[in-house]
Amino acid sequence: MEIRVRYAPSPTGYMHVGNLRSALYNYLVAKSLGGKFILRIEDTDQKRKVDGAEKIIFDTLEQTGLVCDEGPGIGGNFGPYVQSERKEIYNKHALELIGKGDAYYCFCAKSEENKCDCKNLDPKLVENYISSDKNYVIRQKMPECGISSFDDVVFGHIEIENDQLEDQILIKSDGMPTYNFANVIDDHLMRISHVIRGCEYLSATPKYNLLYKSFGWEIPIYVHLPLIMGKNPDGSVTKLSKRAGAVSFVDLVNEGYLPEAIINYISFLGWNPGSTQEIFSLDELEKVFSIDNIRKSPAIFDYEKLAWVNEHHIKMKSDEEFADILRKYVDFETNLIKLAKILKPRVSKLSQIENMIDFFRQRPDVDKNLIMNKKNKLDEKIAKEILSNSIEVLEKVDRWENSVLFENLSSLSTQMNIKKNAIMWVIRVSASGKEVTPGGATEVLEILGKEESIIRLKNVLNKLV
RNA sequence: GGCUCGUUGGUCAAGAGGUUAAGACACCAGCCUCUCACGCUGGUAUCGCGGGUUCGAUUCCCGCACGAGUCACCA
Repeated sequence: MEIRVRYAPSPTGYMHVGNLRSALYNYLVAKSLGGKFILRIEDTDQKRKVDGAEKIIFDTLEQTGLVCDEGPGIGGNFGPYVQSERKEIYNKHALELIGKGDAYYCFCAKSEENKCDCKNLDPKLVENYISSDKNYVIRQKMPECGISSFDDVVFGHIEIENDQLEDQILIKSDGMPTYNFANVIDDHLMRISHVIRGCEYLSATPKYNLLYKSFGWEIPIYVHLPLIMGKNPDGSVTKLSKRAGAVSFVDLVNEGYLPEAIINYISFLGWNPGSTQEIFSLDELEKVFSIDNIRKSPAIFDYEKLAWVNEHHIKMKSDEEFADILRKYVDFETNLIKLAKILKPRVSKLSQIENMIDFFRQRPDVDKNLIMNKKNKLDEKIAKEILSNSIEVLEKVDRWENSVLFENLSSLSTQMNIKKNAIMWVIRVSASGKEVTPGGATEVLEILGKEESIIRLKNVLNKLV
């Protein structure tokens, strides 16, 4: 059997992590089984359609590396891949179903659907209604009793009583198919072998199977995925929503998570590699992914863990790559490579960068108490001494490099018989105005440059008495 | 409410009828160290409840509780 899977999002304007997870698992199943990954746009709900939404879908797939083999703008032998362009196909099939007696016209208004009895309408009357342009939908006729069952790769054997199934609408009154119908038709016509989607579709699956049966089509392999839940600020757990934090791919990226970290993290939402390895590139995921390791219980989206994963992906970047990312966050003239070196091990979300480095851009107004209030027995007098001696030493430095600066200040510490820590503390805080900085005293000085460093140290010196 | 699914430390999460019940995040302590972080070492803490089956269940079965999904001219 040829493995063909599909990712079928609706263009609603943003990429929820649940959708992205579906896309990822489809992609991984395709890659791990040597199959094709197909993109299909499900835009049958004209009201929900949002301009530019398709672009978001394409962009997200591109940024995450989820490359499609077939789809809109890509091509393939089973197009068109946009459902609104396939309207005739659905109508033809709906008519076929009516002919078989497995579907019927329904003329009820939306409000009276409950007591609707169009199933048993006189065929003549139906013809009359249609020729008189009365509004209608086409409904699927469900069996009234019995049990439908199917096997899901993740959830196992599922049985649902047929009286739970409603005569669902196949074609809406605007002539468009519902998801429930278009989905089945397209999956068959596009030769989809595995239907991989969120488990919110689990209880509707028997309806789809009935459709396959009416047409005499082979039922695909079902892989339903556990839900993704979110932890709300109050500690409760519900379906992941904005209450819990960012939920769309772009939001996550804007918060400072790398696309590859997002992919890595969401791959673990409902799946595990069967080993203790947690950091994976997409390539690696393709190699280890297996449907067998998908679990049934809902997964909870944990931002702390995501940040940890992100931290690792940041560390895996080269200084050059990270410097390149930094460009977006650094709006002043500086040596990005040097900045990258000191920032890389300290950043878990890119959004933290701004606050960490603002003192490089702007000369700080240093609170002199910051310098004193430390365990290194620093009083104002000693601090002043340290500063003036340091300035004297630093002014003589020609090669303004971390190692040279460190050496010079270290020997000053021996000369003055003061702990190195104390000297470094005074210098670092004076130069940055912060207790906590990325990088040590001399690393900070190196980035600031000689001139600026000395100005800053002198400024603080002048405050001391 | 009907139907369907789930429930392992504070959180995520492996796991098997008999285990010292992995690992990770977070937290705490120590080490490292020009601050913080990184890194390293160690630590605290878990099988929802009640019945059964069994020599033995956290693991299998049945109830219950709790959580979730679904019951749209949304997907």
